Amino acid sequence: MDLNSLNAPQRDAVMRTEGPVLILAGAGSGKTRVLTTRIGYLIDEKKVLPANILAITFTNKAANEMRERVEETVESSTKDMWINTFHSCCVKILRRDINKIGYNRSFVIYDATDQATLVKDCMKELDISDKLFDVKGVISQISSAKDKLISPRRFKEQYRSDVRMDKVADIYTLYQDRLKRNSALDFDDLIVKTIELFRKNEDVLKYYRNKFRYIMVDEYQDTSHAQYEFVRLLACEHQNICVVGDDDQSIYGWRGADIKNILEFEKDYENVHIVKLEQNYRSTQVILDAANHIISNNTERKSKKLWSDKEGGKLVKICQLDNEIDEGDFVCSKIDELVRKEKRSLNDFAVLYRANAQARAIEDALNRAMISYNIYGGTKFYERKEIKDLIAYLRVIVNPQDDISVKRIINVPARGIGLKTIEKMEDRASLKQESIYSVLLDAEDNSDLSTRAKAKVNGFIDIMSILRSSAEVYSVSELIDYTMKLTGYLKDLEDNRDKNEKLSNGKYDEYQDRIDNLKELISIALEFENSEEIEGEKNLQTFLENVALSSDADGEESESRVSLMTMHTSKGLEFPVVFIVGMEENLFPISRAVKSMSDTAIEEERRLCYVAITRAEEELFITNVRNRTLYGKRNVAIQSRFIEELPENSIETIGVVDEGLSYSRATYNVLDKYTKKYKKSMNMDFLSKNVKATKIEGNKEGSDLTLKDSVKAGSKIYHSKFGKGTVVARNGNDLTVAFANKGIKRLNIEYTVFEVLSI
DNA sequence: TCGGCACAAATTTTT
DNA sequence: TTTGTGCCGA
Repeated sequence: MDLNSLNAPQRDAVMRTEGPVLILAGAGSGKTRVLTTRIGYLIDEKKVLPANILAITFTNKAANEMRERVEETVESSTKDMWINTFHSCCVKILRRDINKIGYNRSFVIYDATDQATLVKDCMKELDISDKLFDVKGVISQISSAKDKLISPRRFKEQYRSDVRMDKVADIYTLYQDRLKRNSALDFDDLIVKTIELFRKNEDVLKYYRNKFRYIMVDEYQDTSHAQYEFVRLLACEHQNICVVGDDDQSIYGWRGADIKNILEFEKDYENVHIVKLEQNYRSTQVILDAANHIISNNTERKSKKLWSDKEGGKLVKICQLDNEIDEGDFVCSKIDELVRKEKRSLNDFAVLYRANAQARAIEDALNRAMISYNIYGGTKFYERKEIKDLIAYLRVIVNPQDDISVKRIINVPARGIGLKTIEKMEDRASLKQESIYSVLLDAEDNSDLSTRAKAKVNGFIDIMSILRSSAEVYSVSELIDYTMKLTGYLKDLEDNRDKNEKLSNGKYDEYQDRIDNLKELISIALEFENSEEIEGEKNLQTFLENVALSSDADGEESESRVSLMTMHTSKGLEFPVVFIVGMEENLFPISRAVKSMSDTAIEEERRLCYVAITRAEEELFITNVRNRTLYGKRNVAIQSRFIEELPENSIETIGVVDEGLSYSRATYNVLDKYTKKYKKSMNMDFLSKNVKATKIEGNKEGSDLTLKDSVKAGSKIYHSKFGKGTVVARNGNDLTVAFANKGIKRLNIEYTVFEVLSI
């Protein structure tokens, strides 16, 4: 085990294996390395069995990465070691023993959408208008109660005098009841029920306490009270608990993360050994100065100061633009410039913003500039309607008690079972204290239903019965394929697609898109079946569990692209060049935080700013605009206070002097029209550099795109960042182009050329 | 039962 | 501006 490459505090953190340890790990201080080395040290040097180690992270990505890196360090197999997210760890525990607290072991996991549906149902049942009670608000109150381990009963007692909260308490109570009846747990329950299991079953707790002799928790600043309690229950006896976190990077307070957990770790455990990792291996000193300076405006924090041995560095550049369109163009021109002058690859860049809505303007600009990009976030694969529908079928196959899923699919595709029928079945179900599915099963004896309705219901039940028996012999992928076909779901989409085609209304067929997504689901299932990393049996239930607990279905990113994401999403990542856009009051810090007038809210925004800044390794650009159109409304914007909080000697204000902004109005409009109109109708993203498709089908103007390979001296460039021009010479990807009003310019075909013939 | 239309809401989201 | 939701008429 080589510990020499570690710095002194890092080594200390690795070798201090006994007793409670708090590692305050600043951004970029190598905490993952410390954690993985520590695990390796435990196994190789301290001869701790992998089975006695528990490492908890927040994301699957982090968990996978950690396991991979531990595997690189240690000889022995890491199979027996638990490296999990909080949630998957709890699922593993619950699958074994949840029956001890009265739940069905084949429970399903409800995601946020299912949760919302169920809450709405509960409100309806209690005759609580969703006009008076904001559903979102109710959900967050329930969720926050669960995070704090407040049971429905205690919640009710606590708010006895508050009429409004009393209603919420009723919803909470009914909601929990329904979850149980559906054999379902929501994300919060996974933690809460595990704690309940531990508290009510000493032997179970004892078993895990004894098993997990060494516990490590990553991103400790993001733990909720419930997660804190889960860890405490396991660790309080042997006290070999090592938590890693950075209070300055706590940006999920609104999701129940309790910053007190890290600030008060010393009070919760005795003789805590504290290690501060302050040496940053990621960024230049200039960038760190900026970050340190910003964060020093916060009061509630453990003092720490990042430093780097990478002295100096380029100054942080601040640029003010007129509006978000210019802002996007600015970003593009800088990217273009750095790609050309400094031979940067597109992978080197990230554009970070506060709200997803900002992405559009950036995207449009990148499209116009023909720079390929990846957007992170947005609608997730598993949240797409068609995927959720298919998953709902699978869930009902596993667990027919799941009313929410039954209701989702009973009339999808349309089979003539309307709202009235469903309502009747629901009423009957709640009267008989049974699941909807079981009521459907004996529709024949149901006098509420017309003959017609009975027939329809029986049709559905027949399909489901066939599927349920098929599940016993089919693999997951086969079952998905079969479900798509048997239920007519696929045919429904195909019919719609064909109908659309006939109308040829120019719209890209979203139906084909959905069909593709379903095919993607099948290949995910195939991957699952062939994967060696999946824990447990490879049955349908395990598959659903994997689906429920993972958000990122996207895989390979071979091509070099600029990354676009929110600042929240960027946590844990790093990029040589970072753009932080939209640095304006009421956007960042976000208006709610400004209006709330609470320091807590602003401080969290500031931490977010700290996170964003520390993503940058070498260069950082910060932009703000004077006029921002957001949600279709134009607003005059004021520069963010965070800009004023930057240290003067680390920054430099720059004006726009870049040629890249000089699109002619006409070019601009055409490009914009093109990108919007045809992007989707091509079989590939034609703006990405691997342009394969050259013809635009159904193009009313009758124009063609030309393969980049065919561009040579004499070719006409109809659209580029400089407008129209003629190619004078070509040398590989470098073009020399003559422009009517700009003279001779150099363009790189990979990024800047967009040739359109006969427009 | 379904499509169309008016109306409202729109931070951030690891699981 | 975009997206979702609820209500109404065919």
